[in-house]
Amino acid sequence: MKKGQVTIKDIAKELNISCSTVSRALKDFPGISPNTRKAVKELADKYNYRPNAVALSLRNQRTNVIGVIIPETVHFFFSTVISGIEDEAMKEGYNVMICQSIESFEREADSIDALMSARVDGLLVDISRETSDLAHLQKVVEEGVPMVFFDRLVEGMNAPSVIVDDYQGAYDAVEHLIQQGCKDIAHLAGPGNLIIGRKRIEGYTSALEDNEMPIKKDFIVECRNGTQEEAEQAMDQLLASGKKIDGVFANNDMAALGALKSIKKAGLKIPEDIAVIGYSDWQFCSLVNPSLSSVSQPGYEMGKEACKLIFKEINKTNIEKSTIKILDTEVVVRESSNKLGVIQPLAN
Amino acid sequence: MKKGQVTIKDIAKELNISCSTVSRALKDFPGISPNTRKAVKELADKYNYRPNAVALSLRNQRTNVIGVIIPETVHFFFSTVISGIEDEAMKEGYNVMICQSIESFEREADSIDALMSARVDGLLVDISRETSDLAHLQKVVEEGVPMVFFDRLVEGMNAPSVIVDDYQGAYDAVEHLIQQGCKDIAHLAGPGNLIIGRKRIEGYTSALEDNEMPIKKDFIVECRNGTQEEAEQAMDQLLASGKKIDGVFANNDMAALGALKSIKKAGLKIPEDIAVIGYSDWQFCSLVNPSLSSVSQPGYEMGKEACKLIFKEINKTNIEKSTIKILDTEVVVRESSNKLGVIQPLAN
DNA sequence: CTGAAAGCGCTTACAG
DNA sequence: CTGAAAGCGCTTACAG
Repeated sequence: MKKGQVTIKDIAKELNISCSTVSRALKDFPGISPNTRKAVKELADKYNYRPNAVALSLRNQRTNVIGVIIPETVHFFFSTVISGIEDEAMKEGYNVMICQSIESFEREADSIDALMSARVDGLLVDISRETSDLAHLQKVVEEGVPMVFFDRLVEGMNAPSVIVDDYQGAYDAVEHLIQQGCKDIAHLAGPGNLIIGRKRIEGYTSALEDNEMPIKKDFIVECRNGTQEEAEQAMDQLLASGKKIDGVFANNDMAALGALKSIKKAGLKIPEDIAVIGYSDWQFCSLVNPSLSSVSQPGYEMGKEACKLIFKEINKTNIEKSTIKILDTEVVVRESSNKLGVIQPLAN
Repeated sequence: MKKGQVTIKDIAKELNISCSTVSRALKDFPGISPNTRKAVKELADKYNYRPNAVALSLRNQRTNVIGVIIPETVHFFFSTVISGIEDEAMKEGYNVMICQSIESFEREADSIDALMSARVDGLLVDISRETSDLAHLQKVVEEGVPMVFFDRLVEGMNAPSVIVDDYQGAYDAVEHLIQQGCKDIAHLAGPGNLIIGRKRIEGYTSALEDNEMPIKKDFIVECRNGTQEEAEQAMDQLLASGKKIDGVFANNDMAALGALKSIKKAGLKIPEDIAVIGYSDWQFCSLVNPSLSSVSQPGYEMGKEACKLIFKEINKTNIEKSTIKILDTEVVVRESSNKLGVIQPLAN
């Protein structure tokens, strides 16, 4: 027996019939004698025949592979997205090719090229932070390859997106603090140049307005790099300023953790004196002390939805290119904001 | 202009020359007139020609894709491995196809089939927990497709592996506790049926022996499912038993966290009364209070090494099939075991 | 310097 | 019921 995987040709030769017949027998085509069919199938089984997907791709002009561009696989949120993509793709008989941009424009462009060369049937992209020139993506659209953006919204590109409702997530978080009885809520905000950061500030502001609570500019503190230390310092200053504060909504979980530290250091009780809620719902939220309330983002679902959209595109289902699918966030209440002691179903 | 990506044929037609010439011009073959070369390249550029990797794969009998089977992408350790694989593969001009087995034998077998159908040049596999029948992997070997195991050792298979030295990791952790002055060290062990769990028990035992410390059977407590709660209870019992304990080596970080809780509950100080060290070095280790010492596993490096091994196999470099590459772990000292107050370089 | 032909593995319209 | 031929996109030995 020759090495390597067996082909239709090998089977045809051994059985002294043509490739066409083998191909048809394998696919249970009508008009194949039961005997040949049986002989072919037995041999295919014996030699463990597997159709060569490469040859099929070339012939069908369709690879059944979708390409994914993502900043990093090691971040929890991204890995849940990938998981959702994998599951949905597998269900549809698709394979997935993943490239990490590690937030580099150059690497993103290279990856797009590699994936286009591989003739993926569609592209799912979470654009890198560094990317502002969109030419490489524009080409994808021009060449008619289906593309869907996820996570980070890209403007001015003729392709659908699936994103998370950052405004609503922030709104809900603040609304939750208010329901718990907080009156003076500070916001540790993200850098002002990112859309998501601005959306969350808007959500914070709207929630206060809707509850007829004053918006104080000095209660919104920008944390540029989102580290724990930075947030801890920011919180230290807020507390030292003598302002009355009984709630904190942090733009991310790390910052919330910094706030937790600062508040504990000041000898105040969480959540009794100050309630805290973060954003993203990292895995560690349930492990720290006190456990941290947070706004969870549906990464897995986002992956699935992006995949579903791309399949629609691939199958030419009529789909509005400007579709923006917005997924809901969820407030996960843990000790750090649970003033009322309401029992919360185990959210993990 | 026709839709879809441009082919050599399109360029040939437009220039009224043959495909062969276009192909050669594109590749700077000698014996092509400068004029044709220039014309071809300009057109290729204009139409953004990208070689069709599918056609190339079919012709070259090599896809430049490697397949990866991994239990889950959402676990931090696994995602670092994937990251290592991606980086190394990209460096060599390879793409990566990832399938998650989610610890299911059936899904693993299906994924192997899909990847073999796709004619990946090599397979990197972290076997599922459920897998005991190895027939699907045996076939891969028989069909001559290069395969490398990583993370979990698979016995009786003719393929190289790259794993982590669990014995040494455990040994080092216990040795570290001893150096910090611990005399009575308990071990929250993993389930006895897993090789890694047994290796770590051996490491624990050897370290004690080499330091002429007694090995007490009742200081080794099995934690079946490795949850925080389970470990907390186990630790509660150990403390309640009145045994003198001043150090704990936990088989995993979650268990260590449980131990931390239990010890705090008992009003004992960490690390002064009891020092604690975990295993795996999850991201949360530096975030909990006190921050948790742990044994870090080189996931990224493991991915790179596995990739390097598979490339050697693919390129038929002489490589011993029984190669087992063993990677070193590292003890990362944080507050939970730092009795001597030695300053530790920031490890992250 | 350039082209026609064959082949990678598969499918399918066409012919018998 | 079965086979020969063409074609997916590319490369390369062979011929000129």
